[in-house]
Amino acid sequence: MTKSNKRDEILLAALELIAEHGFHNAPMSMVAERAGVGAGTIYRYFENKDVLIKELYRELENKLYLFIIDGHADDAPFRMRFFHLWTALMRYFIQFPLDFRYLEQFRNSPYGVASRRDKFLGNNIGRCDVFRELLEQGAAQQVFKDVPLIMLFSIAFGPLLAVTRDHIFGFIQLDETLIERTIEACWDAVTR
Amino acid sequence: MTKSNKRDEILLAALELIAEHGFHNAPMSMVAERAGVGAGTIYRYFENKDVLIKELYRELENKLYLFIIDGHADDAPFRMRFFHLWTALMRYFIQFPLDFRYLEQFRNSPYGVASRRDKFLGNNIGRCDVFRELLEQGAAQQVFKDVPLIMLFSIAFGPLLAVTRDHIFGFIQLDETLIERTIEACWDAVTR
Amino acid sequence: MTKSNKRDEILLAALELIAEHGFHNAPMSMVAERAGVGAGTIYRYFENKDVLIKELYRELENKLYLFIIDGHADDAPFRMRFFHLWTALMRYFIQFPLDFRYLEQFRNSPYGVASRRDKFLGNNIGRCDVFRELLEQGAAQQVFKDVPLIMLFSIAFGPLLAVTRDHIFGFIQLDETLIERTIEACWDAVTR
Amino acid sequence: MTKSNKRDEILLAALELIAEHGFHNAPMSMVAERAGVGAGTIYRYFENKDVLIKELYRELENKLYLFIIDGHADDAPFRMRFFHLWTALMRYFIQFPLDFRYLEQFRNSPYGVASRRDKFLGNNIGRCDVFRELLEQGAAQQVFKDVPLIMLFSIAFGPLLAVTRDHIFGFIQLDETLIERTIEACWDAVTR
DNA sequence: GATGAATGAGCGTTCATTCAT
DNA sequence: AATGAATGAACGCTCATTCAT
Repeated sequence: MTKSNKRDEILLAALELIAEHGFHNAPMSMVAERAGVGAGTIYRYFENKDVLIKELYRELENKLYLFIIDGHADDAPFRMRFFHLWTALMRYFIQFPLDFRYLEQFRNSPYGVASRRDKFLGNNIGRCDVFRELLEQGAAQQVFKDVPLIMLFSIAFGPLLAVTRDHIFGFIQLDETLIERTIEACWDAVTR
Repeated sequence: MTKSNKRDEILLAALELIAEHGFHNAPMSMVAERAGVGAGTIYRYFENKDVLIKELYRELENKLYLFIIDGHADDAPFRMRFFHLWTALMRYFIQFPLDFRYLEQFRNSPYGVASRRDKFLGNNIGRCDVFRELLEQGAAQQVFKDVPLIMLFSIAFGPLLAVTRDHIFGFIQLDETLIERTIEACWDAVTR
Repeated sequence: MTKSNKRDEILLAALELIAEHGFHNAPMSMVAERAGVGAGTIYRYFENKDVLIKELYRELENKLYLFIIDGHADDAPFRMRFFHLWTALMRYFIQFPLDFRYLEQFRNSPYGVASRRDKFLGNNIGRCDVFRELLEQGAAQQVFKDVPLIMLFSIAFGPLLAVTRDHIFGFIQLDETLIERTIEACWDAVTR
Repeated sequence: MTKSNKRDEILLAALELIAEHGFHNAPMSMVAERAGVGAGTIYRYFENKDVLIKELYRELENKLYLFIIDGHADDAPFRMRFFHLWTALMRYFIQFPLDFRYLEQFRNSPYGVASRRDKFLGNNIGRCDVFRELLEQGAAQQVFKDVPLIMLFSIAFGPLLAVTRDHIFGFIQLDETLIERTIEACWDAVTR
């Protein structure tokens, strides 16, 4: 197993266990066991559990970002770009439910709050600047409601995240139509 | 201290500590201390920590419910009833931020998922039937989007919860206008 | 077992194990086992291992102090007082070899150095003011060598501690005569 | 780097780290890093940490010995030889405080006691036979107090070591005069 | 009923040592 | 010969829970 492989195994094990059981019910020993490494090995790659958790967050955020901007056409009409982006995000979460559960758990924890406070920006999705740019553009063109940018984020993503959550936890079964309805709801929510 | 008093003190202490520090950073001993009772006493009222957590959730849900239905006029026009109810909910969360943080934390934990699965119903807010009735009515009258009821919940509450969260964590400062805009967003999101 | 009993059992167990094996080879679990208490119980009485170690030092210092001043005649001739005090100290160490080993180990560790630095005084034996007073008196009367007070301590106790050490570790077997010779050596060392 | 060079680098690194932080706060990995070698390399030169520690002790003892006998005139008058030797020792420690701290730490640990027991001799300073010879000579000539040889060691070195310790830990600042006073104290302590 | 001292399993983390390269 | 990534036993410590008083 190469060095990079081991790091990735640890991150994957942490993702699975934390997504399922939560930060505090995913002991490092269990992460090590699932990753197929010794308990001490984790600490060669991550200074401590907190660092592992934050690093994993960054990796997932980045993975999501790369996924989203792939195939994103900058020159499409505004409304269409909104629909494309939001749909891509929702599909991503549906395709990678562990990522969704991890990211949401992170955002709902002291880590996430501190992280947002650190960045001092206030977007929901972290460094996904495509979303920010689009929302800023919509605000500038007065297509969106007259509220602070950060509120636009919450309003525009609120329905999407809530519905995705229901799907991933098995309370509903999304199909193409329902996904479209959800994105429409997001659009309707932000637009004037 | 009467029996009921003690129980309430414990629940209040648990609310404060868990809302602020999270389930896993609120030891039972600390709850006992803040409640002004012995550590063992908690176990006379609650079988274990899990039960305490779930019971507290039920109590808060109920408190919220009583607050919401108070002053709820069943005979107002539909759209107005929606606005009244949603505004009442948002005001409640703003007035009782600890409740919000606790409830959200619960919903985002294995407890919350299990709880929803147990109830086998699928509304976001638990036993608050006023919300359910209103959403069902809107669905029946085809005022709302054509999606399953449970999705209506997520779409209709998504923006409210996300914005309230931003307010309570200090990322935005809500005023009357912004509250109104948020409720409008919820309405726009659910309606066709 | 009363509360005080348990605390004392822990201190005794720590004394025995640390005196024999050193700070770092006396795990808290072993201290607990020898004290006949659970591992967690120690932490009801001492915040952490460091605190236990320092507290034990203070207790032993105090025990030694009480032993020394008992029977100490303030009005005896100077030279006799010196011999009485030094002999008392040496007898104490011979009678309580664990105390000696613990105290010496403490003094030779970062704890001890920090402790001396904190106190900012510079006597070897801590709060045993009888020793300090006597040395100050001897210095004032120019009976002792013309060196800083702190050096008087080292010179006056050096032979005693070194010889006692040899005895306790079994390299020599002290008797009345040898004890007397040792104290004479201390006296000869400090006096002009 | 030649074989011998590597060994020396390891010993030097161990000396520095252990003198400053103590045996148990000087991990092998840190020794390796400071020595500029791989962690595993240490084990080609020393079977394990204990062996490294003991070997380092022997090397320092030897270094000290070579320093001391250099310039030692066998034919000087007895008292002068004593003063020369003791002064040389004290100057050595002042010049090489790391050596002093290491040697003292070793002597105050289970290693040191075991070491003395192994050798079955009982001098304080190890294989430094000049000291032993001088003390034996002084005893034979009845210049020194009538106590076992091993006690002569403790009495004759006690003040020196204690004062040197104070100097190295910064509690006093030695100058030529104070060094002389200290050696006088040693002489006064051992002589009848 | 109420207490809070006591428990000990289980946590995050360290580090002496090994061994494949 | 030299490496340093990997190991896992062992550490200090926490805290949900129990039970004698």
